[in-house]
Amino acid sequence: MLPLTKRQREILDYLSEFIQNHGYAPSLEEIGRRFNLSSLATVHKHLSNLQEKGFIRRAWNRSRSVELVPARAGGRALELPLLGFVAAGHPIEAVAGSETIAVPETLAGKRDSYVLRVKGDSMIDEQIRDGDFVIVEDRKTADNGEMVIALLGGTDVTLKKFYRENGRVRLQPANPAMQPLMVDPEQVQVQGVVVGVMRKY
Amino acid sequence: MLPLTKRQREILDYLSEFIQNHGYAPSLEEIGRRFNLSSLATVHKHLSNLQEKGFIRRAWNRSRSVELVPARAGGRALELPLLGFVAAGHPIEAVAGSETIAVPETLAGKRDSYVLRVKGDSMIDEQIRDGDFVIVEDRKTADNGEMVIALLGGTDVTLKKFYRENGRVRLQPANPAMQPLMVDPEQVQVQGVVVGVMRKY
DNA sequence: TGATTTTCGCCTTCTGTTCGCATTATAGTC
DNA sequence: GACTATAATGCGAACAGAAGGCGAAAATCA
Repeated sequence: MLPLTKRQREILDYLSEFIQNHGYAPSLEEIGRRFNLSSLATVHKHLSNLQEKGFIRRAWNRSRSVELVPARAGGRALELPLLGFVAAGHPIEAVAGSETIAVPETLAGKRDSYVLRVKGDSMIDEQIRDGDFVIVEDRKTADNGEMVIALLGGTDVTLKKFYRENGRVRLQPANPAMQPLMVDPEQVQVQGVVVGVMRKY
Repeated sequence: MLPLTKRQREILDYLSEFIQNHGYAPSLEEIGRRFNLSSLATVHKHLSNLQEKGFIRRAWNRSRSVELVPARAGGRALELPLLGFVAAGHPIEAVAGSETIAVPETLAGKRDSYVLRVKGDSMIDEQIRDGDFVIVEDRKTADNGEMVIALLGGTDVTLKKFYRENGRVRLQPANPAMQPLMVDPEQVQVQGVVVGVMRKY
């Protein structure tokens, strides 16, 4: 499939977003308005180009008949850095060099995500086992029940489930053999949230 | 594939990063600006060299038409077909259309692979939960302990662990609430072996 | 009939290609 | 080590074709 130009990518992204939000495709006029194009001919040409390159499909002369071709809509793959290992109660061990690992775009939250390899079975009840790769979205806050990479007291980094309770924070391992940790909010710092898991046999 | 010079490696890395971030390739002018090259001819020559060495592809005289050749591009994600759902004791439900999903090359088996979505918790003790994507390598035989997609009596398709025992075959769900299945080798046909798992939160 | 999509010419800007020439590497040979 | 052929890297200018854009008219669809 042929590569896109800058403008074509912008328009394709807009189509994707519009269809996602509305459930139907925008009209030529709507696309033109979005990009300040006064001529519909321009819009039409763009769509024709996108179709020729295989990114969209159109029914001839039908209103709002633009469809995204699924292979592309499914998304590309990102190359995310594999930063190291994470285990309950131990700091992250950085991996030497700058390794990366391919992750489907559908699994990665945003572009500023990274990957850690899980050591140990502290999250076994959440179906995460030793050796799994977790995709972590880099952010500083988490909602209840999300799985987080948390920094404790400035030293320990752990993988736990995150809960806010009565003004305190409960860090819950998903392993019956381990105890939950109750800490003050000031002592815990969320480094990122797990948004995906990959495992290789 | 031929070795790269230092300069060529730098440029290839830049191309890779740019395409990753923008979804389209940089223009010659943009590449030149990044490396302080005042002449587009220089950039053009670099790209020609990279193409000759097999690292990139270009459409002739097309804007931003540089593509990284998958093998060496560092990248490496395959677009595998998402065939449908699989659950213990039920046939595969085919998904309408020809959906695909991106899978890191490291997760996919060597041969033709495909992806199924897991329905139900029959493999919960193997850390596979409802909604997970399993990457299946298409082959007809399995070793003891491997997780297989098995066809039973020509009708039922299930996801189970595979064991050969005393001339018979044991199909073991990884859920204490479910019973193992003992069958004759003639009755069971291995469709594929699970080589990877992906999960999205 | 009104809302949209298609088509037609024409224009401007962006981008890739080519040509000739100069300056380092790099590797092989005497 | 000196010498040499070759590849890599670099410059600037000229050029051609692709991409992006316009307005209006024609064609379709609902």
